[in-house]
Amino acid sequence: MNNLASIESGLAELDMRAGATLTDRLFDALQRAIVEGEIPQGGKISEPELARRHGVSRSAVREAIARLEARKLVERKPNLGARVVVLSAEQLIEIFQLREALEGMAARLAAQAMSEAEIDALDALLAQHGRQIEQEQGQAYFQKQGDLDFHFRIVQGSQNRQLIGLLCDDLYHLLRMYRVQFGMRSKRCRQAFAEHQYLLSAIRARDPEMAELLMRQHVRASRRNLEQALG
Amino acid sequence: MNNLASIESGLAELDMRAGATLTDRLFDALQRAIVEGEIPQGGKISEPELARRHGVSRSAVREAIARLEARKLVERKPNLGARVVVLSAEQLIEIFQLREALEGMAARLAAQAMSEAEIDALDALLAQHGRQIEQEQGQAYFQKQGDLDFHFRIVQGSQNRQLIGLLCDDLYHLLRMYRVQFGMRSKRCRQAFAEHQYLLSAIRARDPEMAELLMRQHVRASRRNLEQALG
DNA sequence: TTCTCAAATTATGTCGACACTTTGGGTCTA
DNA sequence: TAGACCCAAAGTGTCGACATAATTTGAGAA
Repeated sequence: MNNLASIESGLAELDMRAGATLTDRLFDALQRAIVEGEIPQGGKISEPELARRHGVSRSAVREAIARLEARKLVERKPNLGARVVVLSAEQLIEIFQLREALEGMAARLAAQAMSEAEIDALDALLAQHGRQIEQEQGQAYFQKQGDLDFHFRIVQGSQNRQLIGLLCDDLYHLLRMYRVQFGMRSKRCRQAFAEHQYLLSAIRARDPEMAELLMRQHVRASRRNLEQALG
Repeated sequence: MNNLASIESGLAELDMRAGATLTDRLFDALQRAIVEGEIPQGGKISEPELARRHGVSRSAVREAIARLEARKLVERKPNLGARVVVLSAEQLIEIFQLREALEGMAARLAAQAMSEAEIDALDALLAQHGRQIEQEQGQAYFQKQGDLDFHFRIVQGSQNRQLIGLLCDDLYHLLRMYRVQFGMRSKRCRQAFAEHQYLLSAIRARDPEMAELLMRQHVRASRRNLEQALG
């Protein structure tokens, strides 16, 4: 048993999944705090403060911060410490250009590689989204969450581990952070829903070319929407 | 001045650029050692050994290893330590699928964003490659190196920082490692050279659509070549 | 000999301490 | 009052040490 870390109160909030090191749990907690906006954009990530708050040493905090940096959630400068990234409008646009390329490829591969069962599940997910939109109940949050879910599954369906890692481990966290911080509610959610359905049709038809085309147009439309909103 | 680290012999090989922390220099040295194949694929990255060899503490080594992990050059498992990644044939194929998507987008953006001067410089680079191929002197190494140079410049020309970071900071190091380790000499270097020229023409003509198409075909051809050689 | 299991050795995870850098505040001067 | 300078406080970079987990060694039994 470790000296005293495990009975410290600060760690109570952290999940205790087996085999996870202290740094792992710290990383999860910090990533959540950043993505959920508890630490604002540009906010300082202070090693001593976090160490105190969580009742651990600076070493563990430093390592967790290093992982956050690897995921582009914080930026670190020598002797100056780490701060939560600030996404400029330009960078957001650039990220959407990345998404267009990557998710386009993911859709192409998914059209070839997804199982019928996965496609059926995706169909069910879309049906649920449709109901939510009709009732206007889930609104922005659930719609955006649902949007990410949909894209998430397509990427998983590509069965390309590089793609999956890049998008699901890194980019999607950044996107979620951005969405929480900006509280952005898209006006084109009905349109987006329709585009999701077209895309699913192409995947069901096992048409990679069309799937990629539709996904790219879908992401591009989101980007244009964003450009207009941001200016 | 630091206690004694700076007069230790182990650090002599490390560059002393200003503002760089010990970890920075260690990271550079380790990355080079891995990419150049001095540490083989699957090789163990031992913290105590490296600390001894470079005359620094384990803390610095650990942080450098964390960065290597972020760049996908090593894999770390809790309580087991870090090992240089082993690229399976499948993963290599997956990486080329990534490249197809990313560099395709890069070419599209470069066709719009590159300056005339950059295009001229690229032209000069290609002319040089052409001479090297004629003389058959540079052979595999220089040809492959030249190939990466060409792609590198296109990516830079996209002026999309996300793309640049992803490809130039991460993926290209992985690729270089793979090439060094496999010592792979492509038989299609003349063909590749021709494809580079087509691509440059499309960029010069400011035709984004065509630039992306040509880049994707170029990368896809490399991938097919690879699949044949490996599969 | 070969297999098994426990002791010893080594490596990793985490901690606290110290040195150097940056920051913030206060003082002195023009 | 504004600005330069210095000093104290806080933060980061690096170190060595200890606790725990993994690995190796070697002794004994089948």
